[in-house]
Amino acid sequence: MYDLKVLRDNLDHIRDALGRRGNDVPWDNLRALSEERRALTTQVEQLRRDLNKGSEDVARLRRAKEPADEAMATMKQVGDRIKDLEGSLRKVEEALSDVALRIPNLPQASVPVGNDAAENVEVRRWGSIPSFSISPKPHWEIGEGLGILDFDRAAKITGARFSVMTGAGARLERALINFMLDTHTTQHGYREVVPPLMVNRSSMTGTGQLPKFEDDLFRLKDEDYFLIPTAEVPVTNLHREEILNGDTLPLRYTAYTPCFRREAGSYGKDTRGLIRLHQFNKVELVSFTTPDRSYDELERLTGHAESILQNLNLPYRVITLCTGDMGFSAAKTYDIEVWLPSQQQYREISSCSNFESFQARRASIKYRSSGGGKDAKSDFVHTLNGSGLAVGRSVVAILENFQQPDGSVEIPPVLRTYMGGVERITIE
RNA sequence: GGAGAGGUGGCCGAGUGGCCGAAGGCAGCGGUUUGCUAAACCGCCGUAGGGACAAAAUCUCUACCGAGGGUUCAAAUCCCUCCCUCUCCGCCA
Repeated sequence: MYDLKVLRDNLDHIRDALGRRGNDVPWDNLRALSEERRALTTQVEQLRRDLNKGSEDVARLRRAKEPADEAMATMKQVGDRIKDLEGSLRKVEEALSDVALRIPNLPQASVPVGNDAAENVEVRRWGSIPSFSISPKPHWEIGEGLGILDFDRAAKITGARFSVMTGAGARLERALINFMLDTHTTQHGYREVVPPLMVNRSSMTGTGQLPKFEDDLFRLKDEDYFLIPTAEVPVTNLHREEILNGDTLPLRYTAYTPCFRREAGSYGKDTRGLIRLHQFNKVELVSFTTPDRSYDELERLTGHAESILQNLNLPYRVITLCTGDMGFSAAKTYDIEVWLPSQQQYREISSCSNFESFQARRASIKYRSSGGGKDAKSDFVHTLNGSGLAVGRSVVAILENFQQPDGSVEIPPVLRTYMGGVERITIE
């Protein structure tokens, strides 16, 4: 979301800077609405001024016991005119904000320009890719072979793109959640949060899912609530419409939540296994910082997510998303991709973004420094978040990377205490 | 779900139709006084949108007393709808 005045004064500049990202923004319409709003606002305010003056006159006349009928009749007309214009103004403002809320964020200067994922830029790699004597199996075969994943029953209970985990599989999922949360809270300084899994329309608008991406969300039938697609939504909205004490920044939160996504438009992609589900677990990292420190924070947060993979000894790489592949709200995004032997490629397991003030403006999240009365002006915070990590995909990576010739799977040492001492998942 | 009571500035709290953007207090900021601390005293102290100015400072207008409508010349105040909080009852993990 942009400041409307900034948007109006820099319309061409913003349109050019967005490039392809702004293709479906009706720029001419936006310009017209913006001008119309200003004209109507000026008119209404002048009439209001007249009305306020006139009403005071009426009050004065009545106190003086003088007739006020004429003044009242005149003001009645002014009032009707205002009501009329305000109706038009309301319509214009609604149309304007609907358009403005659909304009994506501006990419930061360091983001590589590109059209799609092919033009993302690799930043670094970590770990060594495992070699296998026989060709590595995909995780669903491993999981079903071990009796810890059951997609048939998931389809029976609900439908496609759901999973059932049982036994050691369920335990592994829980172990990963606990390991991630413990690491982030005790070593990286995040505060743990258990937020609502359903949120209202304002929260979804605050973080940028609405109004543009309603089709991607699950919505309740009887309440205007949505199932969260990521913990980013409730956790960022913790501080919606708040002015934070600048001395307390950065505020860092971590939350484990299930996430719910319609996955509209991804038919046929990753139809098997745990990669793309309507419901999956994720541990999320969220940070609120001052503008001058937000890019340092992005590096730090990405490093926190990476440390989980390092502890699990899973090979990965970090890429910078190009302008064409970035999400709607982000100014800069690093994706962390883990190696999947069965696919012989890196697949996304975390996405870490700096939203700068984009979400903060939508959600009205500000900060004020306590020192000095004169520079105590409030300003929008910068918000960031990243997966630390997607839990289901972590299970995928563990099953595939640590699979053994006999069909068993070795558990990474850091998880063993969380697994009740189990070192290896074998067929039961 | 039923009955009732409420939602006012960073916080507390007064205000039932007109010089109310809103008393008073607390907190905060600046200053005076003071050997220091404390206290006392004085002043400042919300957000947003227009306009004036090249811009900043500043000036000015408008809006905002949970949200949205309505009545009225005029609404924090009256009416309607919705949201939220609290109390009691019911139900429930």
